[in-house]
Amino acid sequence: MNHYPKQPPAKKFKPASPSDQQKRKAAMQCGPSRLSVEEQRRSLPIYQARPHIIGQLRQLDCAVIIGETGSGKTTQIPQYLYEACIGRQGVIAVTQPRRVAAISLATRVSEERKAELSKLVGYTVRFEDATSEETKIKFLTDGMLLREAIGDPLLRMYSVVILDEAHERTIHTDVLFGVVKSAQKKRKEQGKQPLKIIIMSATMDVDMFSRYFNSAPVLYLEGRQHPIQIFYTKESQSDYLQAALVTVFQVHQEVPASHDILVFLTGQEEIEAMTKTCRDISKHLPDSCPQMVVMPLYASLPHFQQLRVFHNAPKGHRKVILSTNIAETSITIPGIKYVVDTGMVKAKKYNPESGLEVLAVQRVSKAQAWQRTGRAGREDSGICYRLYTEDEFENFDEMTVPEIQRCNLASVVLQLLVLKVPDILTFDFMSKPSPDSMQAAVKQLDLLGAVERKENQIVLTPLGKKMAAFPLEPKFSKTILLSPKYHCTEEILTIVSLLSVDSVLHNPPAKRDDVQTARKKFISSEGDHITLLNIYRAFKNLGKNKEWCRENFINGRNMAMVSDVRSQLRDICLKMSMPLESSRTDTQNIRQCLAHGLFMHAAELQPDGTYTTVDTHQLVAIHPSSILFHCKPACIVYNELLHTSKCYMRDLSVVDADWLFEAAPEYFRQKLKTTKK
DNA sequence: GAGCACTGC
Repeated sequence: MNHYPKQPPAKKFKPASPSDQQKRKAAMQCGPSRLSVEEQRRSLPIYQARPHIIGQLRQLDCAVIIGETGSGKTTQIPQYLYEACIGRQGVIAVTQPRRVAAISLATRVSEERKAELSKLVGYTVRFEDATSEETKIKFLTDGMLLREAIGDPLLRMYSVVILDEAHERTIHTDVLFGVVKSAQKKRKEQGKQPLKIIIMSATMDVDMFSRYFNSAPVLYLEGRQHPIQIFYTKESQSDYLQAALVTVFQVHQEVPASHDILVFLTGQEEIEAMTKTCRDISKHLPDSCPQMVVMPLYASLPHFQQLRVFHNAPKGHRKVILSTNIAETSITIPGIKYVVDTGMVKAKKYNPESGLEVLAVQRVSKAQAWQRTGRAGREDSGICYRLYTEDEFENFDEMTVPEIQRCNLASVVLQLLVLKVPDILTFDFMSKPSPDSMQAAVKQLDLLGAVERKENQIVLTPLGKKMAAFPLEPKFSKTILLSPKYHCTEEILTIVSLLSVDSVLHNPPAKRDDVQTARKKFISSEGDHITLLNIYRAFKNLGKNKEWCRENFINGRNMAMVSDVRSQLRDICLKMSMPLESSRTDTQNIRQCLAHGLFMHAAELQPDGTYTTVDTHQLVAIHPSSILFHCKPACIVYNELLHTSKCYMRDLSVVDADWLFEAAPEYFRQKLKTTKK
C-alpha cells in the first residue's frame, strides 16, 4: 500500500503485482471452500497492508481510504480495528447505501469471525435489527445511522464510524458527513470518548473528502480489478439506440458465445423495445452464429425475472443483458466480458424555484462511465465499448451531481433541525445545496407549521418535532398528524404507506385490457387515493393471498412492504398516544384530511380544459396512470409532480376548493393577491 | 390526450 498524504494516485486501473496474482490463482485453484477462513482473509490484496493500516488508523482521528472493488476493505478494516483493540470501548459502525449490502456484509463478517450473526457482528436496517448488547461491529444503512443520530446527535455508542461507498454521495451519506464531523468535534470539546471517522470510497476523487475532514490522510489500497480495454466511437452518434444495437450484433458475430454482454440503457420502455428487436434480429442470423439470450433488467421488473440474469445461458448461447443503471451499483452480474455504454442515463433534476422535479435522459458523468466500464472486469480482463467519442467523454462532468443538490430538501432540513444544528442555513455541507433549495425547504416546512422564527433563528414547533419522528416526507407526516381531527387515522396510515413505497400496481403493457378489467372493481371516482385504499382493504380481507395478487396485477412484494411501513407508522402514532380511529365507509373525511395535508399540491381546472397548480400556476396534466385520467374534476390534490414529456400530477384525489381554503386561509389569501397583480 | 432512473428512513 502506498501512502498519499495529499495528491491522489494518477492511475485509474492499477494492475495487481505478479506475486499477488500467483497467490490469488493458487487460492482460486484450491477453491475457496478448501481454504480456511483465516487463509482466505490472508489471500486478500489488503492483507499485506494490514500492519500499516492498523498503525495509521490507531493514531488518526479521520482517514480517507480508497480501495478498488475487490480490495476487501469493507469486510477487513472493521475486523482489523477490532483485532487491534482500536475502538473496543464502543461499537464500530459501517454504513452502506443499500439494505442488501448491509445485511450480506454483516453475514459475511460474522462468518469470518466464526460468530453467530447479531452477536459480535450485526446489522440494523429498517424493519430489521440483528444486533445485541455484545455487538461490536455493526453494519447499517446510512439512513438508519441518520435516524439513530436523531436520538443521539453525538452518536455516543459508537467509537468508530466508517462511511462506506462515500463516492456514491447519497443524500443520507452527505448529511452524515456533517453529523459525524460535528459529533467528533463536540465529543472532543466535552472531553468524551473520541470518535474516529473513516471515509471509504472506490474512486480517486477524494480531495474533497480529505479537505472536508481537516486534511485527513488518504490511504490507497490495491484492488482486484482486471485490465479493461476501452474503445470510443470515431464519430459522435446521433442515435445511441441504433449504435448500441449495431455494437451488440457486431460483438455477437465475432466473439465466443461464452462472453456475455451488458448494455447500459436508460429506461423500461427503451429496454423492452430493444429486447424485442434483439430477439427478432437474432432469429435471422446464420447458423454459424451463437444463439442469443436477451434479458431485460430494471428495478420495476418482477423479482424472479431480475434473478434470471444470474443464471448462466445454456452452452453455445450468449447472454445479452439490457439494463438501466441498476447494474451500475445495485446488482453485480458475474461473468460480464463486454460492456456497451450508451453514455446516457435517466435521472432526476430538481428546480428549487418551481419545486419541479424533472426526470430526463442525460449524459452520464465520467465517474459513472468508469463505474460502468468496471463492470466488464470483475472476473477477468474485459472490453468496454463507449458509444461516444473520446472528446465527448472529456467534456462529461467529472462527478455526478450529489443527490443533495438535486432534491427537495424539506426532509433534510427537518432532520437537521431536530438534530439541533445551530443554524441550518450555514450547515457545514461538503457540497452545499443552493441557498434557493434551502429557502424553499424552510418555506415548505413553515407552511406545514413545522418551523417558526425565534430571535432570528429557525426552530422547530412542537408539531415539527412530532413530524420528525416519522420516516416520511414532511407533508405525509403532517397528514397523519392531522388525521385524528377527521377521525380517519387508520385510513390515512394506509394511504400514506401506499404512497411512500414503490407502486403496488403491476402494469404489463401486453396485458393492458386484462389489467383494466381486473382493476375495475376497486376504482373510486373520488380518485387514486381511495382506489388504492380499496385495493389494500381487499388485499387484507383476502388474507394477503398470492394468487389474488397475480389475478389482480398487484405486486405482492410491494404490498408486503406497505404492511411493514404501515405497522411502523402505526407504532409511532401509538407512542405519541394518538387516537387511532377508522372512518369506515365514510370517504369524504379522508379526502378532507388529504386536502388539508396536501394543500400545497393542489390544481384547478381552467376554462380551456387544462389544469394549473394553485401554488405557482404551472401548467400540469393528469398522469395517464391515474384513475382520473379521463375525468375533469374542478379541483384536485396530488401526491407529486413529475416532469417527463409533460408536467404530470401523480396520485390524485378530487377535493372541494373550500376544504383547501379552510386548510390554509392565509396561504390562499396571499395566492389570490398575487394572482390579481 | 398516453407513461415511470435508482435508493432509503
